[in-house]
Amino acid sequence: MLELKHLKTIVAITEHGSLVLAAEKLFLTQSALSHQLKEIESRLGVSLFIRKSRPLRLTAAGERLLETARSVLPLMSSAERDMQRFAGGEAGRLHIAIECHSCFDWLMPAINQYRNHWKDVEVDLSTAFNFVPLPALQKGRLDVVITSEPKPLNGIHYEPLFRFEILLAVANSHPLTQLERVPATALRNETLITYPVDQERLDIFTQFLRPADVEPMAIRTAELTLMMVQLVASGRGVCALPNWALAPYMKGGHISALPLGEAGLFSTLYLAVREEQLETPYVREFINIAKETCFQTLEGINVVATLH
Amino acid sequence: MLELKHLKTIVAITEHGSLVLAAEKLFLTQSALSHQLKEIESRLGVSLFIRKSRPLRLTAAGERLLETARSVLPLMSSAERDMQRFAGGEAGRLHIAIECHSCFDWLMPAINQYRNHWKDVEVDLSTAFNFVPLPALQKGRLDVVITSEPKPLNGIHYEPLFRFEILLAVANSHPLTQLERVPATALRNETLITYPVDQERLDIFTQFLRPADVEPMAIRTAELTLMMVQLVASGRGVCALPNWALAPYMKGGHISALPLGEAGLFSTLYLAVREEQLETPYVREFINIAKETCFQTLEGINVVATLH
DNA sequence: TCAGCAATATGAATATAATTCATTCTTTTA
DNA sequence: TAAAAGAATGAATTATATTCATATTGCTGA
Repeated sequence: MLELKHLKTIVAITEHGSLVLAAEKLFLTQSALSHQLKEIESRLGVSLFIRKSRPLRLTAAGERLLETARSVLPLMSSAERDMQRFAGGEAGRLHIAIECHSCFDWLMPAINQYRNHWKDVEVDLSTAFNFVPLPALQKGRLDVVITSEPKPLNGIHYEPLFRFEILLAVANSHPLTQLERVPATALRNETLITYPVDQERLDIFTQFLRPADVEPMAIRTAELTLMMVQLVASGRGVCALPNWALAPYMKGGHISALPLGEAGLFSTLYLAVREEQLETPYVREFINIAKETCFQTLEGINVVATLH
Repeated sequence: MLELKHLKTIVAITEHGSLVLAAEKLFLTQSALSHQLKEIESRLGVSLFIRKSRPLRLTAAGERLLETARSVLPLMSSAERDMQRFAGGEAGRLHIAIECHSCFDWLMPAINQYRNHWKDVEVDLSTAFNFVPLPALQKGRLDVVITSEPKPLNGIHYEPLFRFEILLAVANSHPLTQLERVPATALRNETLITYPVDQERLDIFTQFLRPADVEPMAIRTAELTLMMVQLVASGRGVCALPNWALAPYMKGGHISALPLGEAGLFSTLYLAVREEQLETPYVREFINIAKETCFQTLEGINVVATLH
């Protein structure tokens, strides 16, 4: 009904005092404004300007609309400016999910650093594991997924971050410490502690135990790396964790970390984004900061991390 | 560029979750909304909804626009409601001017009473006499003029209020009190006190002195009726005022009021409005209240006022 | 008060934009 | 995985806005 165009017209006319000048400013003809004015005046059933006088003056109704224009138009300009920022990739949304549970350790510093430089990007780290991250990424519910399983999916780009080894953490007093490397079969007599997620998502099962057709004696879960380590230290089980996640706890001297199998169990961590977002500045920049920061963090705790 | 229509579309889609439902609410087809959305998205260079998911969800840019819509649309509705009030004659503007200087006395009570019932009408009583009221009324700079000279003008309607007599106020001790009626020639020896306005606007000149080709000995001016009366009482001149304006001061006993000429000097007061506004409720009502109130006020001071 | 000027109004023609129709493509769900 | 519901698309249509040419009106100064 009443449109912003009309408010702009009203402002232009009152500011310049005539249709001729206002039309010029709006890049229209005087006739266009006259028709437009007549149109809204008849639609609203009120007259907005006193025509019999020059310069044109507002009626009471016109004043009321001018007031509205003066509060509404700035809001719209501001919104349009923000649209330009979104369009230019200066602002946006970054909903991140991690499949790799212990990635917290290096991801949080990365996110904090990123936030400092991209205040207009709304960052959200979802730890909720009640949905499958990669399809959600495909459909736009997520924007970044950290995963170690780069399943080829339409429109998804995987950016390799680093390669790491998964080690078995055992108590110092544990008999397995006698071995150089731990074979799969050795876990038949152990309680395995894992994150409370589906076994499909744990390399220790998919890459190590299942190929050898081994089931651990028992499985129990813990939410945090710290809790796992404490359980291991007190001899209530063993757990498989990335070398860099274990490193800080090695110093305490209560646990040992052993390679798994003859070849060792290696994995690569990937950062997945939608291809269409790959060139968007604020996404591009997050990838860069994530890479930098994870290396810094990992080096800081003296773990050799090899880029894939 | 970005229009209110678009904001309404965005709100409708987010509220109903689909183009089909939103289109229904907006009395459009799904196709129309799809085209519209595509249009603004491409113009802004951002996408506003995540299309791959149903129900449709907003992107960060979309959220920003929704927020704008939620603050802007209510402002617009409110403005449109007010337009309806203006259109229905419930709200408006009443710029009043008085040519008859002493009309203050009964006009102020009228205005006060009117304001109580018509809060949405902006009443303004202009006493500035630096412009000619009737042409200003014609051109819409004024809405009501109180005058005793109903000059026939295009588009102006005169509503008669009441007829009154103009009397000459003199000090009780003044020799003229000996006369029943004052002839024009008697003023040749008097100082005439008037309001500080053009003589053209004073009936004492136009209707009484000039026809008799008489000039008073001297003329001095005073702003207020009270001041005039005080000057008269102290014997420093005489003045011509409406009977009802003089009445309150008669009680003090210091001045007398004498009829002018054989026939007396009578005048009728009119309320002038533009014809086009004659049926507008808030104007109509002002005329009614003005009539009522002036009679009440005049009766209250025991002056015989005759409707024309 | 009137001529002359500058501004606004108007009607018809034109250009632009919005909407629909008919259809295809996509996503969700059973 | 097929069926159903929703969204996208292109062409045709309709509605709307704008211009052009011109008439009308209001203003200014002699």
